[in-house]
Amino acid sequence: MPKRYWLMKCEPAAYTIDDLARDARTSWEGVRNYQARNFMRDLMQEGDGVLFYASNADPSGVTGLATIAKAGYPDPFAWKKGHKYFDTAGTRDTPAWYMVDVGFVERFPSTVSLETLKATKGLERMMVTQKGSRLSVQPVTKAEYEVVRRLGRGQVRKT
DNA sequence: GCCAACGTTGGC
DNA sequence: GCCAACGTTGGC
Repeated sequence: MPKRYWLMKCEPAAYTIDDLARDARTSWEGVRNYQARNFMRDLMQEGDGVLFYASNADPSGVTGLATIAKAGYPDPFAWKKGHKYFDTAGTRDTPAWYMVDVGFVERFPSTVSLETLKATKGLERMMVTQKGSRLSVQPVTKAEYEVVRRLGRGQVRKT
């Protein structure tokens, strides 16, 4: 399968790019949306590129780069009764929810804000720049990924 | 903290 | 299978 590119959202209160830099690698459990599940279960492959997006942040935006360190596998928290990620859909034998592992690549010197993304040529069709885009795992094109990477490294003037 | 946009649930 | 009610996301 060819290398794909993704945007993955996380609230800073839960996990940040600095946390990922410290841990080098983390598991991405707890996604409970079928569209996002399908991406993780069916399409994400080790080595895929990830834009790490901080949501509900000040400002919200892409804070760095990551990579898929392990392709989709069943999320065991889904069948842990009492756990905040417990869900009645699926069972241990027929898992409903999947997760991936994510590895650290780089932290941007400063956040590429949503405002900047919206104002940057080439990112007009990016899912995260669309109104009401709530999906926490989104596909991005290679071209979009490269534009955001250059923005993050300060290699292009913002807006 | 507000609230619009969205996904899910459940009555019918 | 429709759709209103509800809960959640996430920008602001």
